[in-house]
Amino acid sequence: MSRPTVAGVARAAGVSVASVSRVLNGLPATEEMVERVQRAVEELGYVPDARARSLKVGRTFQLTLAVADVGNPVYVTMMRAVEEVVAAAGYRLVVTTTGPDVVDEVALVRGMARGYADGLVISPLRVDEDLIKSIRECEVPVVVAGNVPAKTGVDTVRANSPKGILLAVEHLTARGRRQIAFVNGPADTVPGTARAKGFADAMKEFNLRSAGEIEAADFTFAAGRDAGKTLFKKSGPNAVICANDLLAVGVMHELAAYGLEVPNDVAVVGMDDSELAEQSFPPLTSVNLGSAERGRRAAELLLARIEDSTRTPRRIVVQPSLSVRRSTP
Amino acid sequence: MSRPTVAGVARAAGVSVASVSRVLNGLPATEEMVERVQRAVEELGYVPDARARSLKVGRTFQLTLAVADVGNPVYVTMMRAVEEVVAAAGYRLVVTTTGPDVVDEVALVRGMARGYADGLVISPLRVDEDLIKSIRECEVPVVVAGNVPAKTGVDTVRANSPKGILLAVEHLTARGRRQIAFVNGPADTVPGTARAKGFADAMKEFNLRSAGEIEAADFTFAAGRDAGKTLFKKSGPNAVICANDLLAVGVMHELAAYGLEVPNDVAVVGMDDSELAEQSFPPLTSVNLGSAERGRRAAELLLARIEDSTRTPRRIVVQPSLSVRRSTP
DNA sequence: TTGTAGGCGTTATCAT
DNA sequence: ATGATAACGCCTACAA
Repeated sequence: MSRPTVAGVARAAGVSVASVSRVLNGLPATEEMVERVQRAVEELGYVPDARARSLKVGRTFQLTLAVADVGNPVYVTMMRAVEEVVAAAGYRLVVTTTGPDVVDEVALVRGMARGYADGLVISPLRVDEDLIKSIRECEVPVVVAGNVPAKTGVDTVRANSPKGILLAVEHLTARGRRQIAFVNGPADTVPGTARAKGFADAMKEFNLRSAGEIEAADFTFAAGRDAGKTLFKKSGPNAVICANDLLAVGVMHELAAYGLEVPNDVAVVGMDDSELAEQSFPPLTSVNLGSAERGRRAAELLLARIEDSTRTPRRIVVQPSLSVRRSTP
Repeated sequence: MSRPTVAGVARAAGVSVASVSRVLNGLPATEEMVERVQRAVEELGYVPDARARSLKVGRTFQLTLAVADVGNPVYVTMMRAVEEVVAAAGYRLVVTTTGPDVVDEVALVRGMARGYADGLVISPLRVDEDLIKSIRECEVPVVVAGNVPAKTGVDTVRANSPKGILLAVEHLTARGRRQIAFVNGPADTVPGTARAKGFADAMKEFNLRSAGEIEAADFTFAAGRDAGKTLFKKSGPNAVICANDLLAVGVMHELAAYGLEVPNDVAVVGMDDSELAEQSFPPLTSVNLGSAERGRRAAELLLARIEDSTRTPRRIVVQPSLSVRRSTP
């Protein structure tokens, strides 16, 4: 009992394959024809083969979102936003994980090049020439939710994290905190470098001296804990800005272990304003870098480019805001 | 500048398409032939079309994992485990979200039926006859990470949540807590019914009277907060078991709002032992329902069935354990 | 309105 | 070892 094909359905219904295809795609046909085909389809349990179909029509109606770490709640926000836009346009969204390394990212873009999906949204942590090259050469449209050089020639939607850090520093100083430390993610990542510079600039703008900077090994909770340990071994800041929410929550745990109270002894600000910021205790003041909007815009750009591959690439920047919660005074 | 195909490569290299295909698939060929083909491939930037390839060979080397809610950290654990097994076997894993409704689940199974992937792991929240039917009729192997009737005839890997709740009750009583309440998810879900029964049985086993039961609207943080509100309006338990970690964290937030301290005033136990349990504050004592192992086993069953579709379906049950943290005394 | 036939890009069979 | 050619399952001119 092999799988039925259009031919099988046609035979069972006593009509031609063309008629079957027409009925299936809602093209005009007689009442009776529709009737017969549908009965046959029902009986055989026929399901069209997506590969063959897309091979013919040139579309899969699938879109892919590639993220570095499914455990990072910022991607949850982004996924939800992308999914919504994409589903409304009649596409199915699939998510794949790349891990933190560029090579995996490159492999993904290369592999996705042909046939798996009609388009791709990637949010790369690290960018190198290889990745840029693979994006340029990709046969299906790619939208980057993040920062790649303009020469890459693709649509991008990125956050303004320096501005976000400025908001955080401003907020902290307004609440009387001036010994501000910064826990960054790896400096060799795109967000890592942007945030390092953003912190330096923001502190200068407010005429403050950094109360310590740590480079965590990853953008993860565990790395945040580690960072917290070294941070409070060497300095005594009364505020910490963290490069994302996971790091911030990790740091808060370490603070508790040191018997320090948030926000009274130390204020903590995260970045991303993910669901975790709301769920953490105390709820985390966090820089909203517009992940939802970035996801939405990225999806829209992708759909637009699928419709018209000749439009000139846009580079959208989403502005941040601050979600003040209980981890700051 | 259209996309190059084998034909284009063949022309550019001055050889036949068959030779190109052979070189690409590592079949025996002359040094020179390999050389010429590879140069042409390089020059044209040729990438094979996955659809056409899989149409011919009958495999996509993609596997799909469908989850109800990407925001639920238990799926993160499961995804990681599945991904690991699947990648080691040379498959690519893609994740799709179904939402909480059966109809979406059914649509997914139906749609996935042909061509998108070589197999499917689903973890359905709600199960009805339609879903069972679509699973039975699915043209590609399906493994259910959860509970469906044996008549469905598929491999399943499920948790033993009643046993898990028993461990929780045992732990709480051992620590002197006997006024135990239960915050469940929706009772019309598979885990919801299992856990409701599990709680009732466990309480009976320990000769305890329930100190309140709430049915949350969802397995989410927000629903946990809502549940917490009504819970402490009507009764004064000194311990709460929650049907998953998100609910537990929501309840803990509400406890704090009421000025109650965890674990001194009220002990809280979650279920799933997800990353959130570790990240929450205080760290959450949680019933480990073996999500990682379930993911691993599910992936293994799927791969095994792809190799041999005739093997008799297995129904694996993973046993729980308790991860004791600071939310219980 | 319906049927016939060609081709989407690939691999596999069969000659050479 | 290499080349021509027939499928894989579907859609869509084009013809009837």
